[in-house]
Amino acid sequence: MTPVDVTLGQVARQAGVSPATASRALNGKNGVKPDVRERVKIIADALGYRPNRAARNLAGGRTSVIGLIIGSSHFRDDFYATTLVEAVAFEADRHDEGLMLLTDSKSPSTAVRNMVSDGLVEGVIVGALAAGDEWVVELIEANVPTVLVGAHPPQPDVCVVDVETLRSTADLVGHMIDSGCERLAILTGPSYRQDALTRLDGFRLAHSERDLAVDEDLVFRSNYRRRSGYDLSDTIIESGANGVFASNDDMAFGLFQGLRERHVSVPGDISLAGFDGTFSTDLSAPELTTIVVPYEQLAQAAVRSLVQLIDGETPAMVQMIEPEIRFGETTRPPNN
Amino acid sequence: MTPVDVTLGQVARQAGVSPATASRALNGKNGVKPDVRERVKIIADALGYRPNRAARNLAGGRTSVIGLIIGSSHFRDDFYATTLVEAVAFEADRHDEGLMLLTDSKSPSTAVRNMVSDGLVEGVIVGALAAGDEWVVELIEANVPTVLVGAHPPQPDVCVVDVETLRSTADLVGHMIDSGCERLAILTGPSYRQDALTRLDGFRLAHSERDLAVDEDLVFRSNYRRRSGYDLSDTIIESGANGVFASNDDMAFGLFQGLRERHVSVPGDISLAGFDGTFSTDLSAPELTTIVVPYEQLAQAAVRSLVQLIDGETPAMVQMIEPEIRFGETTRPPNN
DNA sequence: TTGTATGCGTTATCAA
DNA sequence: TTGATAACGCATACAA
Repeated sequence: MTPVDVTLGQVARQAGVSPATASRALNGKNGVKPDVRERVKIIADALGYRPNRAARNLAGGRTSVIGLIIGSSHFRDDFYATTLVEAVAFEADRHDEGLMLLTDSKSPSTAVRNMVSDGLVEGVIVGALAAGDEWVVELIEANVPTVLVGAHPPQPDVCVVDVETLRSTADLVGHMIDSGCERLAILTGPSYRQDALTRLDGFRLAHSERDLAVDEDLVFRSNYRRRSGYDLSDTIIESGANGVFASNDDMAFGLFQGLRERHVSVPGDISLAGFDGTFSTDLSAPELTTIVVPYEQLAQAAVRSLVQLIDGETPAMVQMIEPEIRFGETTRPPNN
Repeated sequence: MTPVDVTLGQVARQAGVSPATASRALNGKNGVKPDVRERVKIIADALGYRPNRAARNLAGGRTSVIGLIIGSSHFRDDFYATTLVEAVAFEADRHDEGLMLLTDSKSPSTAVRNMVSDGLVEGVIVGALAAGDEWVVELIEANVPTVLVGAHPPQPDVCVVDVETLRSTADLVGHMIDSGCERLAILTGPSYRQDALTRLDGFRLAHSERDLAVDEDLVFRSNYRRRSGYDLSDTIIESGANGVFASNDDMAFGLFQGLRERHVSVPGDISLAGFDGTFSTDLSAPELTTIVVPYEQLAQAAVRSLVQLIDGETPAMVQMIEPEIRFGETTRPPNN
């Protein structure tokens, strides 16, 4: 018992037109008398017509299915990844696009073929964290509409949506400096991640803008993991830093815990800021000063651009979304 | 430039057979000479043939796409949900099934129709947290192959995969009792969640098995949120409990933090255990005693059962996966 | 065991 | 502005 199956033909017959006309009417093609179009639409609606995606695809029309690739290894521990998935799912739904979740469990090329040659997925959004270049290159070469979201290694001729990081990081770091952190440390992310590098750049930029030199002894190479923030507590304390910019909230949180256990006051003794806006809702800690990544906007821009690409339009190649700096209780107000 | 597009016809021609035979050979239908089948397979492989899912579906064959519904509201804060998504994605991929992510942002019925009548998705896995009954009923009535994973309200004639909860909870709680927690408290999850109720049942069971009465003053109705665990710290301390079973790790963790800040030793003063196995990897806290939900196995069973349903076979209607109790540093060893 | 023919629901081409 | 008609790639009933 196939559940619901109103076909275009049925709608057309009801409306007293040919399937072709009905198709045109429903798909917004021009060359249909307005009243006819209206009538067809109403009937389609009344009958609960839904185009069969498979048939539509086979006939050369749009599938209305897009793919999302997230490196599977990053799925589990990366709040960024899961939040992005949710946001993209929501946004795709709003656009009436189906969302296929693509994994990279097999070889990247397999992933590419699976979507392209299967003929179901019309374009893909590549989560930053997946950023193995091979994929992207393969995708581009295969002429698959592709949108990169998040910081990827520089790619020519690829549509990319990202959070503005350099300026906002510099602003936040600058704020910390201006509010009395003359000994400001940074916990970096792993150096193979573009976003980590840019956050470090922002840290440096804030200093150079104030004609200050970065104390390299206060640059702690780390890995974005909460544990590492926690483990660095003693080191930070011994370094004599009175402020720390952690390159993500996870590390900031770990460090916060460590400091609290060692009875170091935040922000009394040490100011602390992070990046991501991860722990917005449910946390048994004071609100962290951080840069909030606007996932929803990222997802919106990504889906919109992808749809444009698929439709043959040309969206902006690079879109930088402005994040919001949220001042919490872990930093002091500026002293001016 | 359509990327790759080897059709069945091309494979057939290369192999010197008709498309029909090639189809049969590739799909494992019987009535094909073994050597012919082998030859076709080899050629298909060499050519990199991939069946066009749309065409296949249109012709009445399988789409090899399944859907996954997760209540969107649970996506963000629920580790359970995201982990399940990852596990299902992985498992679907292993079965060479595409995975569509279905949201419930619109009306549930819309979600149902979107998948069914579009003709792309052949069956759905419903994440426990989505458990609005309406969906399930609609799905079943629409005759859509459906597998429920996680604790749903009781449903007749629906394939369900879940974690064995009652026995394992009773075992863990029993262990706590036996190791000296004569005043054992519980933080429950929200009462509208089946899993929360079962965990409470397990708590009671452990008591009744020992002819002990549950001290209702030590049953704290809560909501699974970390914050609530944290906020209940004082209450717990005042209650004089020397052990707490938190119905999930999030609350356990919140409570742990709160207790630590109040300089209450865990497990010295208060033993603490959770449920889920959420914080397995990266945590700046001692390892929590907990019941580890086997997500991979859940996902495996769910996908396998769904595929069976789609193929017209009849999988076990109820599958209970045994979790593992992991003893960490937050409980004392049994005193016998 | 194999090949031929037909149809799935839709869009696109081409006449009308 | 509209309506026939031909694909799209595949699976199946039927004939061979």
